[in-house]
Amino acid sequence: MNSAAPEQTSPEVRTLAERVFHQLQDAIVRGELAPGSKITEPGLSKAYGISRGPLREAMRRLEAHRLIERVPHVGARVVKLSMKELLELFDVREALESMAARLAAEHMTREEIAGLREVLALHERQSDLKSGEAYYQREGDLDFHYRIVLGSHNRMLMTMLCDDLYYLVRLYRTQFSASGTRPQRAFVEHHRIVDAIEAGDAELAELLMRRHVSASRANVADRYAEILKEQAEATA
Amino acid sequence: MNSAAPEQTSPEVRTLAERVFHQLQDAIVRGELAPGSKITEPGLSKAYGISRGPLREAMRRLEAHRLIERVPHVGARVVKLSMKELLELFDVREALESMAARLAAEHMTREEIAGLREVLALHERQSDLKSGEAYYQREGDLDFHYRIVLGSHNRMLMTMLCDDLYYLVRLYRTQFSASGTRPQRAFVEHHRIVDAIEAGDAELAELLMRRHVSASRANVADRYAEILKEQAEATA
DNA sequence: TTCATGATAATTGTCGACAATTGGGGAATA
DNA sequence: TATTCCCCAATTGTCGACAATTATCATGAA
Repeated sequence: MNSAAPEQTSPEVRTLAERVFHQLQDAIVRGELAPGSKITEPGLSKAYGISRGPLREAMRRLEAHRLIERVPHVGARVVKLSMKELLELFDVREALESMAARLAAEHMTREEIAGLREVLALHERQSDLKSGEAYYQREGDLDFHYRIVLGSHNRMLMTMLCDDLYYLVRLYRTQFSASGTRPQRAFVEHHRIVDAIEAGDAELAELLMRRHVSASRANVADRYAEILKEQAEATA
Repeated sequence: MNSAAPEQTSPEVRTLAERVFHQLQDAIVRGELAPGSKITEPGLSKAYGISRGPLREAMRRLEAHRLIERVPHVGARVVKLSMKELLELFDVREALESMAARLAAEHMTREEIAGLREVLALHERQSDLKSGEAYYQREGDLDFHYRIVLGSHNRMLMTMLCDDLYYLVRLYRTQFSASGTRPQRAFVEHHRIVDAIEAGDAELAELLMRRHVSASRANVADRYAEILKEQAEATA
């Protein structure tokens, strides 16, 4: 262990299957692989320059993470979230993230809380500069939630939210080109949640996070209703 | 489609990888593969009479379901739940199942509620016969929770709880040879939850389910504390 | 035109073999 | 005796080829 440690290969990338899994995960979430589009093994195999063995293992992982859907002997497609499934996702988030906030209020360290406050301040500054809804802010929103989940110190929660659900959230944002993240109001809510966590008020933190996610869900539902109405009017 | 339908191959068993996945899942949950034991690909390959290709795909799925843990280039082990992880599991269950109860109160049909009542009655009868904690009852407890999750009509919740977490719950029950399921009290709680669901009282159903899971968690934690104490006394 | 039907091409499922990495055991040395 | 190093066996990772299933499309009949 006296070497200069030049090749800090991060874990999870020591094998072809792992690498292509992350590459595909990224490509799907970023919308490079269109939702609902069929993906064939020979196609991806050539595109990524690997054989079908590791590729199939990566696809099995993607299937378990709900990013692709497979039918035996038929093939695989990139998942395409319906509005119904999106609202289901919000219900699950509400349940898990409110629990995460509660646990965070009980277990977060001073350093973690300080880091959380920094994230908040950073987003506010960026929001000033870019005047409103921006790419950074949307990713930043996930950053905020991400940190609270880590603060729960519950490993199972972490993997469920950070490894699974948050990728679906990002997929939804690209798929629906989610615009309205109700910036200013969300900021206020974020601050209140951090206040509750810092005060160690678990119940309040849980309640506020629950409302926060619920409001976000309602916002999405409203926008969707608007779109439906506009389309109906355009047709008529 | 005029045949007598003799080969009703259920979905999910149309391929070797699927079949061995379910077989391994069962073997792990039933304790036939000891927690923490190492599983090698050549070994399983011969045991199940298949090549390593499908086997590795099955193992990747098991890994995603948290039933085995893999280290690149080293191997895989059957997961071994620590008490810390078990309590984490209860926190996640509390969050998800209380949400499920709430949604069930909003969405369950009359038929589903009737079926739920039947399950309850059946368990009570079996409990009378076998006088207390029995294997049937423990599986039945999962049946009850299972039905409520289905009643939520939230597909994402269903897969998370029924396809993932409940297998971990069963694994824990075999691993810790979980004895105390506080029969009579749990029955009362189950009845109250069903009452709330039937009344369409979403908030109450949620609250009761939350308490129910929380009490179960406390029960496990208490028993564990007892065991630790006994061991300490035996050593001294 | 429409529908059934069958051949064909493409894709998925499975297998065995080879390459790469790891862990352990034994020999050599201090 | 303890320790270090090296070699070897075993396991995991990867690949290409073959078998099985499915989808497509052309053909022909109603």
